Amino acid sequence: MAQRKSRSDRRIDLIEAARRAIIRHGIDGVQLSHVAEEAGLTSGAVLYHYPDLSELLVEAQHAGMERFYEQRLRRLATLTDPVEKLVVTIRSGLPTGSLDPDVRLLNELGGAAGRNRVYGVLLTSLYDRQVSMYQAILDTGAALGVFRLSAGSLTIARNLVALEDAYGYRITARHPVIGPDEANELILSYARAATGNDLAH
Amino acid sequence: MAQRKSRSDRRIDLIEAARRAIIRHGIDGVQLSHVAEEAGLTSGAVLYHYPDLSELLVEAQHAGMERFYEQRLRRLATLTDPVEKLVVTIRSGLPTGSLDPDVRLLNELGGAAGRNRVYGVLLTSLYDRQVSMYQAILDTGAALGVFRLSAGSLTIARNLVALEDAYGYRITARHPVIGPDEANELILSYARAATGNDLAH
DNA sequence: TCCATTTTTGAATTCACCTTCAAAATGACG
DNA sequence: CGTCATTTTGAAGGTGAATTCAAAAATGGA
Repeated sequence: MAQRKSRSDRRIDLIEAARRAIIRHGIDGVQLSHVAEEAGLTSGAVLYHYPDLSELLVEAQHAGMERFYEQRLRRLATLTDPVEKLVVTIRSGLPTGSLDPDVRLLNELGGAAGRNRVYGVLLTSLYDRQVSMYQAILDTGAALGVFRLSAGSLTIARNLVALEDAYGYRITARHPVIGPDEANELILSYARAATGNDLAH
Repeated sequence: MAQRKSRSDRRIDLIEAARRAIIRHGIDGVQLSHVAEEAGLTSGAVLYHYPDLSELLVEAQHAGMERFYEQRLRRLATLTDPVEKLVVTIRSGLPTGSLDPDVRLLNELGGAAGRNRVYGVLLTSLYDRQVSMYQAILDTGAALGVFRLSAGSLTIARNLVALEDAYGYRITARHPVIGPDEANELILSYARAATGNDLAH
């Protein structure tokens, strides 16, 4: 029998297992048995903790999103220079490669968000928070006179997050030319035009 | 019995039915019976024409993509002024609303493209062709002295398509603030900065 | 150590979908 | 109008996954 664990530990395990299963089989293709296999348990054990698979999937998506966002915030908190903040934040929004699990998980939501309200709300809320994050960086830089914004900070922030999202899709779809470095440079090109700063540091 | 049709007519029907079924149930959630229902046939009849459902799904995605792209090209062909071309093309890349079937279909590919090579190739080729489309507009405008590009036309074109993609996701996910008009304005903001033209016509 | 409780298993059942196929319906063509 | 090839149906069979549940195993506490 699989090692027994406390209720909360097991739920965390299952959320992780569900995350991997979603990446492997797609949000509409995951099966109870996939999650069980990833967790090293039987289907019955999964069902004992989550009688409804769809609830587990939502929790897994939610946890993945929060982790992604928190990671970016933590990275950001170590910096003070607005230029450096902007450069580092752009990079941290891109997948490390075509297999990056965090971005692959988020990408699974793209289509489902149009069909499923819960996923739509989750994805929208992540987008808005990332926009706020960029907006704070832009406003700070503008206040310090480092940035001369070509448009409102909200507009620029929305576009920056949008570009990250889109290149995340391109990279996980294995575009033969656009990888993490190329995407980074493309977004920086916009960021330079929008901030009037050459963003070298 | 459902009206009998010629082989090629029926295949076109089935591709349309599959398109609707994908939008309704997701690319990984579609079932033979969903397609049959959309087509007004039984599962057996669908199988008679497409013994392998996944082939039909690929054809449906392919057809949807081609239609989307051809539509944009046709719209573009009616214009000569680079400014107008750019403005109209940006608009034609956005969904008309959160239910826009063409964009919802494309969005279904986002996640699957990371798992399925065929879908990855399809999506990548659409992206590249749209980039070329924009690049031609930008190069023409620059040659005529109407645009003063802030970066290489390839860079700007890639970013424009990326922005369209991303806002397509936001809109179909029913972002409470970002609708077609707002997204259009956001992309125009970038296009103005990138072309040095206020894009009023 | 033993007991009570919680967790997990594994087998049985049910359900839903895919697949196959014989028979029926349809339409083209002589 | 009759024949024939094509298309469609509908039922039967097979497969695999979800669900249920009694029994077994693991754990913590007395």
